[in-house]
Amino acid sequence: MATISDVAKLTGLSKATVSRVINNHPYISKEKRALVQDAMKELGYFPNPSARRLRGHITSTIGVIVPRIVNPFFSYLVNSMEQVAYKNNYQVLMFQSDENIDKELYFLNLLKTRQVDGIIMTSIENDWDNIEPYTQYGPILLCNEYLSHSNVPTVRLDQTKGTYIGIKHLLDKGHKKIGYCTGGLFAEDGKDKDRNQGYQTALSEAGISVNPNWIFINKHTIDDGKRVMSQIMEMDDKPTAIFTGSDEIAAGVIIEAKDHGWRIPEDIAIIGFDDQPIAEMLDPKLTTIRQPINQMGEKSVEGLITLLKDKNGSVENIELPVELVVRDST
Amino acid sequence: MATISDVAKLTGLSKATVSRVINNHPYISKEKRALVQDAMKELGYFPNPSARRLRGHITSTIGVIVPRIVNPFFSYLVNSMEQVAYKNNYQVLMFQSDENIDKELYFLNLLKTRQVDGIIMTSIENDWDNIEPYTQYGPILLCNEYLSHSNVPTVRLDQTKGTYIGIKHLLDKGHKKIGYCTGGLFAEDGKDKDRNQGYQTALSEAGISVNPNWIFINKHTIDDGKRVMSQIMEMDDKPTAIFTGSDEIAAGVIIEAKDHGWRIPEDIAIIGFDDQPIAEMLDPKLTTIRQPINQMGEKSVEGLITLLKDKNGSVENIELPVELVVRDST
DNA sequence: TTGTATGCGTTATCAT
DNA sequence: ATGATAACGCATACAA
Repeated sequence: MATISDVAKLTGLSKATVSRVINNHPYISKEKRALVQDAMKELGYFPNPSARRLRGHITSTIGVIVPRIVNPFFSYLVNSMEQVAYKNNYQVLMFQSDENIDKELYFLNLLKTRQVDGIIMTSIENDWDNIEPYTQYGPILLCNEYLSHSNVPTVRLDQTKGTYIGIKHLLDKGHKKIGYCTGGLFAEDGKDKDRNQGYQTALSEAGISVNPNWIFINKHTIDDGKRVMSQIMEMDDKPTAIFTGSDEIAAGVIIEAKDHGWRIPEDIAIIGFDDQPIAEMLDPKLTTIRQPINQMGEKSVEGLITLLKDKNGSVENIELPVELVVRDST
Repeated sequence: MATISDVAKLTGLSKATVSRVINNHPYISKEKRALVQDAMKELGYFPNPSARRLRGHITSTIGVIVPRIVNPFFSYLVNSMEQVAYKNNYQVLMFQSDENIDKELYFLNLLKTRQVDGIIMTSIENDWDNIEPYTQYGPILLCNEYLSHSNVPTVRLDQTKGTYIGIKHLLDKGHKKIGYCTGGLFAEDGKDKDRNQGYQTALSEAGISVNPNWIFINKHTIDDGKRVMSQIMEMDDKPTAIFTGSDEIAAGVIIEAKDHGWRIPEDIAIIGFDDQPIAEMLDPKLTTIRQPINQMGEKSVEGLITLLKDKNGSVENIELPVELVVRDST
């Protein structure tokens, strides 16, 4: 492997000069610069990132933590981040936490050892108190997730409004018995609290009170959706519509409903969240809340790079708008 | 950041001894070992991977190149690789080439500079002649892709058989006019050549000759599928069944067909490839060829680790079986 | 404008 | 069983 010494030897210059060329320092004669560049090409020279990291603090690598890459929401998110990063000459180191606190901590340590310059977290498993100490080693930006009681830079979606307009849409369609799935616990201050609030606000504005039987907690997957629908079918007092937490849950609900001969939206109206590609593939096509995933990825990376470049700068929190996409399931 | 020196200082031992503890060397007294381990914990010490990489050749990082992470086939593949790697104390550095030869080369350079110990390529953009030189820096394993004229270790699926059993299934159902989508060009020795061969063999065994009008090349996405169906609908002599190259293309075909009132499988039978989650979400549920993605990811990582551990060892090529999953679209 | 020398954190070699 | 030291490849402070 060609090193900086090889280039120095070949050109007859010192390692320092070669290094200066690599790093675009001023005060280098044009001839030597050209000389070095030719030599680098000839030798197929490529700077060794490990040495650079060890020496300076430059890595131009961004770490991204996702809970699960097979979740399309996150694979699209990572994809958009990667595109923007690449354009800015940054690399993305993707890591899936598997919703495991140890894996998450393991990855945060890469910040400590400067394998990554900064980290974008799209989910949070550990308590913030355990994560906060890592911010001294580099910026951490929250994307999609957020914490009300901390002041980390955050890029997120207006989840409250997303849910609100979804429920509003169902109300406008005449529904009064509206079920609701959440990925969390329907607690005041827990996961998905914003969405919960949107649900509650919309209902209370319509003068409808929440029926606890129609609240389904901890739902995420297609199978969860199927189970939800099974439960609904066994109820005496059934909801006429259901707001699911994701297109995947909605897919499960639809599949199960159709398997039992229910008509959608006549027997039950269904609304998703995300507007993933499957939303259009389902039959009936899924009414859902579109999240600007690409934009969120872009803003996150741009924000982190800003933080990286201006060590003392700050990035204002960004809240992206969501949108109702009406199709045939409502 | 705590370094090995800090640990040495705190314990009153030398850096060398600390290093030995870290690397599980023999000949260390139990007491000192315990002493060091306590100190490491106390200081929150974590070895610096850059320094290790620079010094030795140990990184325990595997690089994986995928064309596009948003393609579920690849996100599931990467996921299974990551799981196995983590169990073996390896990290996965995922990179998407975007089917761009420069990005691919860029990533291969990480092998040269030892950022990764070895690389698993799930797609190949450059000519092998341009990739081959990198094998001197570390093992490269091909997963899913393969090259007939090279001897890189390869883990792949029996694509020929996959296509063969799919076509055979359609023939058994009485179809004689069977369309076919390929991701490549239907060339003798190009991309997807194995699948093409499976298609041709099955047809010729049934005494049916290939109708070039029913061959659709370069198809990958849902939209491609929609276009394929549009074309079919305009034909005078229409196929009664179509073998698509992926569940996504199949989804596009189904959507377009239903949008125009065609019944499936009565008006046209459709068969996918992959058995992705969407296969079961489509209506009608999709008959498809199941690929053992998880197994492929596992075998790849295990194979690469074997290569990594035994520098001179070799890994035999692995060909995994595929399976026909009959649902309602045929 | 260019060169010399030092250290980043680690591990292998050679002593002890 | 443990310690001192050199070297990995690079970037910077200091000298020239």
